[in-house]
Amino acid sequence: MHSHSHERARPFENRFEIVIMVPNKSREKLDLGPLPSLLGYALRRAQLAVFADFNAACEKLQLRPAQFSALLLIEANLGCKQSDAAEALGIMQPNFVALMDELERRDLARRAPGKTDRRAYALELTDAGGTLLERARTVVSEHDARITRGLSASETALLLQLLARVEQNATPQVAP
Amino acid sequence: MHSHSHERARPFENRFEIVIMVPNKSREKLDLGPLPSLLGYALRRAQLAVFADFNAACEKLQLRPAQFSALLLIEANLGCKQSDAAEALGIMQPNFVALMDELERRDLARRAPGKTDRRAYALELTDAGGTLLERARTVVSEHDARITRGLSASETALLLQLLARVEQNATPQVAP
DNA sequence: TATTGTTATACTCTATAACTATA
DNA sequence: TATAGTTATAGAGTATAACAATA
Repeated sequence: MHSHSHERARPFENRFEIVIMVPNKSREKLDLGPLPSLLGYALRRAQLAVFADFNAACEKLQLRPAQFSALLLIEANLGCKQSDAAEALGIMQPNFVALMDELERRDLARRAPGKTDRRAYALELTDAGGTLLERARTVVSEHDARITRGLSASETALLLQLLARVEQNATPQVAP
Repeated sequence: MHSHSHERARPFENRFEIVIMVPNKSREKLDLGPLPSLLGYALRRAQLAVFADFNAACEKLQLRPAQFSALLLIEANLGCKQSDAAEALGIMQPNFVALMDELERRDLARRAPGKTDRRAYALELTDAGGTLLERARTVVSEHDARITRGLSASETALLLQLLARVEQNATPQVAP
């Protein structure tokens, strides 16, 4: 408090003052009403923010969430069919075609001919795909640590468990 | 058990047996690897399932999540500006225009002229909008109860709190 | 007859640039 | 010069129908 007025009294010293003018948006903060207590709303907000962080982190690698998860899935299930991979990721088959086209175009994954069924492909990672996935793993781990910072290990585990239960609750069950 | 074989012995009674043939997809269950432990992945899965349940529940009312939240927000902030409403909901202004167009076309909300600023609108609910919102509140409450069933009140509260913290972690902070 | 992968297509959500009319 | 609202547009993500090749 005293130092400030003292410094102001020596105007010709070699100092800089950087002022960032944030344009005053003058936005009224609105009352969100019951929205924050609606789970679907909170889920949506969190998911959008988390994907934005993921995309920013993986911009260098040019990997979107679906592409990253596809590479992970192929690595964990070498030789699997396209339809099984799409099903596991919750992606419709026609949409997964375009995803695989792109991964193949970038030489990250490969559609090898099926061993027994000539209709089906056996999905594989290329060497470049394995290398990129290794780099992505690091970046995504950092991303995951960033979005869960301040949460204890047990809180994070509980969050994952609660999300799984909510997903289960919201998923229509088919008769066995 | 006995009754069944007994009934089979009387083939000409006026009974029906309805058999639903579920096509055996013969899908291999793939190994999801580290995906289930990634928060972003769990968030996305849960959010998709929850929105699907919301949309199924609100199909009768023809209300999508963004429309419902907009009606709620307008009701809680009668006379608010369009830009403030969009900002509060995390919707880009140009996209909120189309949303309001649709609500106005269905006579659920209204763009009244601004009191002091002739550039701005004052958003209001119509009577029909208030009535529909009241019905939607019931449907969405049931939806919310459905997706959180099996969770205790404290678990649900904790889930909301953890989601808010994750959203905050993932949101880039601007310097004040 | 059913499954695998594919094409074509459509609809929603999201994002950006550029315009107008007011301030 | 900046803000409120708008238009136009583009890009993802998601969904379905219909087809060819194979089982």
